Amino acid sequence: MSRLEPIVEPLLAWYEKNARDLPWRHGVTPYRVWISEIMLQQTRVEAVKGYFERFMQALPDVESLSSVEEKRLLKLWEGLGYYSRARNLKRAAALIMERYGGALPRSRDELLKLPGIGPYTAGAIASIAYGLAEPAVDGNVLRVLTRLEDDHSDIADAAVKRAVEKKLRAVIPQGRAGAFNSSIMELGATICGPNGPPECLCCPLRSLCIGYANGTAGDLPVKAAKKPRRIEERTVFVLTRDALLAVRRRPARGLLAGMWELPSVEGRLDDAKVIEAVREFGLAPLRIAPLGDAKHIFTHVEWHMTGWRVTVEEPLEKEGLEWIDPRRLQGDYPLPSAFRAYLTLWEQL
DNA sequence: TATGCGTGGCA
DNA sequence: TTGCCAAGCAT
Repeated sequence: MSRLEPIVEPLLAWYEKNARDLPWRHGVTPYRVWISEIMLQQTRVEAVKGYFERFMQALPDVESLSSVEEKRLLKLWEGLGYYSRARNLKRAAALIMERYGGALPRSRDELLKLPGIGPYTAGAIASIAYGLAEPAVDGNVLRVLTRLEDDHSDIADAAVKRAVEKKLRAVIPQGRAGAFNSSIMELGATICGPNGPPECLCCPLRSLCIGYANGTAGDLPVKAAKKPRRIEERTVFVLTRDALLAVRRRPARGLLAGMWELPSVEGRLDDAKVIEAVREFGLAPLRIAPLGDAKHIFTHVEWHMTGWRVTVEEPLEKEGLEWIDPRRLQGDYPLPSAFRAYLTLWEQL
């Protein structure tokens, strides 16, 4: 029925020999699989490794995750990006405690009900942790299969992904679902990668690959062009009084939600406007000095920042700012890397 | 269905 | 330097 049947045994044999030694492949438990899969969403393996080990030390089980203070959780996630993943983990952990007695549910459908778990992650947990014959189609799998079949469909089209899930579901080997799903992703992460030409001469599927035969593999998959980022001007303040630095928490929704930040306002302000803006924070500026420009690129927006160091008097009573010893930044405050340029400047002062 | 959501590595 | 993009999900 399916043309994919022939890939199963070669992939399993290749994976057996060539699987990378990754932290989450040791002592496999549903919890470890879950955490690693969330961390790996849109994130490179090399970036995840250190975070995973530290996270497991700090929050070794569903219960500890369900009750962790959000600030501590975000600190553990600091630098990984897509911070809603961390908040969704905690929400899901609380649901798992309430509804499932602290054990992750064992079916794709139940997993899909948990925040942060979509079709890919549900399939990955179901197959890798529980051995269920469920597909787990991510970017690697789409790349491998479009090359294998010389398929020039736009993989941004959801129908393409559904079709791949259907084809795979038909050939997932009973009892080896986890290894099979992992093997396709592993091939896509190593031999059949996204950057530069695939290393087809090492590929266990070469003799089956139409993209290789037709010389098109390196041009696949086809992806629609992304729309350009918008540019946002921001003015960032390094506000100090005595030896203290002002930070504040970002809103609970939107970009960098719930993270801490250096106070900042929209637009590029000159020195007069800087003084005005600082007064609106309820502060009386004593000295101001420009800190230069910095740029930070997000997926969908680009911050062009201008920094100012402003020394102020004792603040009037005003909500919103926290005055902290900057030495505590490192240990206690989850700060996105967008502000790194100005924090580095601070350290040098 | 399209868009918002981070970061760092690499060509 | 710039652009691309990596084991996606929520809305």
